[in-house]
Amino acid sequence: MAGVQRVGTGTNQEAVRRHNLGTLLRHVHDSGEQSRAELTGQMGLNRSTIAGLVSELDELSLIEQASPAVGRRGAGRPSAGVRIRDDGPYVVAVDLGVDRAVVARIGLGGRIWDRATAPIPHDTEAWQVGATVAGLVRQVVALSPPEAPLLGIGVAIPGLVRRSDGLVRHAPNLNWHDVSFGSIVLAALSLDVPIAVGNDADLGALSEHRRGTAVDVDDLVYLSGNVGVGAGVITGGNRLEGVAGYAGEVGHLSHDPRGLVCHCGSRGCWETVVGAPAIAEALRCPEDQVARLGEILEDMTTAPRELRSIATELGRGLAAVVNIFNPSVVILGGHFLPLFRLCRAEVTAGLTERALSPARDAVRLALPGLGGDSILLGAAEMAMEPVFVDPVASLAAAVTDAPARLAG
Amino acid sequence: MAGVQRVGTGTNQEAVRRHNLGTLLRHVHDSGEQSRAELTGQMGLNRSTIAGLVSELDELSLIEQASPAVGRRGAGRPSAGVRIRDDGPYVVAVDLGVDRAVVARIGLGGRIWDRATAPIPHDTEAWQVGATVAGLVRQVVALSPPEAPLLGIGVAIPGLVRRSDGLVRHAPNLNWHDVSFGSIVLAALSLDVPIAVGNDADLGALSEHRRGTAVDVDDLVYLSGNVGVGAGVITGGNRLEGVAGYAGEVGHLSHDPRGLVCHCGSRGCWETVVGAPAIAEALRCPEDQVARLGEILEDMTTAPRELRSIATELGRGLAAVVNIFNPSVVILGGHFLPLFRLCRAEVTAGLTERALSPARDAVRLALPGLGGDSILLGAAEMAMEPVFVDPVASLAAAVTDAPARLAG
DNA sequence: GTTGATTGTTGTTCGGGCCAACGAAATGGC
DNA sequence: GCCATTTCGTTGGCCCGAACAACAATCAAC
Repeated sequence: MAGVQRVGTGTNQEAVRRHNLGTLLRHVHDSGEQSRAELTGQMGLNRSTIAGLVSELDELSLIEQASPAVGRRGAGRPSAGVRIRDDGPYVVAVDLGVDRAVVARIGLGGRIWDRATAPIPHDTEAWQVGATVAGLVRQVVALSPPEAPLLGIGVAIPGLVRRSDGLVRHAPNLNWHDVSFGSIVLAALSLDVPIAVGNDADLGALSEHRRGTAVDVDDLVYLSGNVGVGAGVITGGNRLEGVAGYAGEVGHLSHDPRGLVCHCGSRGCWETVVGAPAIAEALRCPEDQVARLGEILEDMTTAPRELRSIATELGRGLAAVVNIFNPSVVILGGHFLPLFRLCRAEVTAGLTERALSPARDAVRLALPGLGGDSILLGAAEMAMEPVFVDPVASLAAAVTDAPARLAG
Repeated sequence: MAGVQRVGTGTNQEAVRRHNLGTLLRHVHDSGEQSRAELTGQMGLNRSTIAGLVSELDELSLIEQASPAVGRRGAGRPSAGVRIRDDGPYVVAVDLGVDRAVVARIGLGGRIWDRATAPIPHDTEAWQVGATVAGLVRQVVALSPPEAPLLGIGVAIPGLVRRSDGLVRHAPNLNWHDVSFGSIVLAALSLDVPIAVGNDADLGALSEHRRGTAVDVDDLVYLSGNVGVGAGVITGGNRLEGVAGYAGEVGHLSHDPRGLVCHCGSRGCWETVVGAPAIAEALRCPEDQVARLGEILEDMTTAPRELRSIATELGRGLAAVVNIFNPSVVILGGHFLPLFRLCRAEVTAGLTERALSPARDAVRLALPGLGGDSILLGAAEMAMEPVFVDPVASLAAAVTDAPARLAG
């Protein structure tokens, strides 16, 4: 607890050091093992400066130095590798889906060490879900190296999450209103670690940006198709959040004013056309299978006509997204993943029909590079964020004996 | 031309100095005369550090130190004021409207020194517009102090502007496609200064954020009603641009799929309902008065029924904007300004009807605090941006004898 | 084996912000 | 009117971190 955290718009030397330390760690986290020479080039700092930063991270047990990578080319002395330690810090990520919770222990560097899953019956109350999640957290943490610090917990929720405190304002699929899920989980664990809660689509965008299809892209949209439809947006390299964190609610864009009434009260929202219930109905699936829609679509090899027309509507709605955000990638997640695989032509046609051509020309539609783990990994990335801003402070707030504490 | 510009994600000492120098200047620019004590508090740096920065800016002739402000309260030695020099650097801002061009000489600090206007007849070719604008630029620059440096020119255009090079991709009202208007103006002036071109709505948002209604707000939308409808968005304090700079094109959100055909090719875009031509037609204005719609609305005291129903549609469309961006302010510019004055209740009702309540509760509708000058001042802010990033480099690129050069 | 290229290491230099001490300028109580 | 108090500007010394330079280590190419 050395220095008081300084505030203000100016930059001082402490801040420089913090920033450089965090940035170096982020590079290794993002791109895997890197030679010191590569880091020197990417960060634009002096060799000796990099050496100092690396040795400080080494002393913090965050990274380890490896012998030079084999298979490199070119003359000169080979540069030592810098990589994340296997028994280094980790986070716990929680992906709360429509009908199940996935919890994983994820190390710095994005490696998923352990994973546990449990079903969440429909209309379960928040505290019960919290207890279930806490149980899964205990499972995965029990498997961690005893000394490895737990940096924090990240939770992805399909709903509106207030950014200031992580309050879940409204999660229609879970039927939650104003639930402080973070506190519930911490209480169930009787543990005090940093916990962050975020919207699932936002977190999908985050992980695809950092280690998925959109690594080199600073403007992207991740479209989540769960039961509802939401977008996670990264623009200029930053998460689009809005004042309170509710930005990206594209599911309620007006698509057809004479359409069906949506649960939000309006009529003809895009969600009523391309959301899971609408697709399930078009395919005549039983209503209790809506949560499994993704798998059902995965199993199809050809698309019936009803599905193809929905794909066109997906494309038309995407045009609005493209016009508004001018992204270079739109990633189709959730049930849009198999839908896009089946009906790529229809989606593209719908998009082309409605999007303004300069924006249309700049965009590419893509599948999530991390498959079904985008959201889970995004929750991990969110929980890791503080360690890249200030490694020392973040480690100070971490829990170093998590397995013992949670077992007790 | 001292140092090569370093690149990379790391921060070095030069960068710290640049940043602090620019940030101090920005504070004085944003908030007017400030005491050194206030600057110390806001920037979180040491008194002596501030003293060093101030004296460096003083030597660059950017600011001047004034005797302590009168009317202050409290004990202690009064702190000297820091303010922008009247004969300090300035920019030239150009607001290219539908039927006229406004050019102004604007100093650091946002003071409009001189202003000149000329009509732009319909369907004038780009090079002719460039010549007209160049003439106006000569007029306003001729009045500047002979030694004051011209930092650059900022141009606001009602259309899609590519961010990488300022190319005007498409400006429907001017009937321009792929026009490099910056180069045209510079050629007409035979001058080489930094010139930046931006979208009018984006620039409206920028100036309202810096010195208008939204000074303390980091998430806002400026809705421009010219002939078309566009939005300038600032989110988390940053301009929303998208990969190429086309973000914010909300005018072509689908509002009624069975509506009128829009010039973009789609049907029932929001613009076809609340754009100037639609309002003019509803009011039975002659077609050549469309560009004057704002003034016509200004002169009205009560709103006819047709106008009220358009206001409702404006509110409904705003709901989409609010759901997507979750701003804390939406500023209604252009012809939406008088429309909102006349029909505040209808707009608000339309918004409430469709917006999701958490986002709805966070937002406030507002009139531009800078009135009709938002866009002009935004163009100035854009042109000034480099001087806040690196004052020394920006001054090196400035022209110090602009009046003489342009007169010759 | 020799040469050239590249990188790590070490010690030194440079520069920027911090700190403490002191003087200056105003307020307020007596 | 005087003096204690408060706040601020200035100055010189200090610390820290990045840059620089010289040297050693390592490998490729000839």
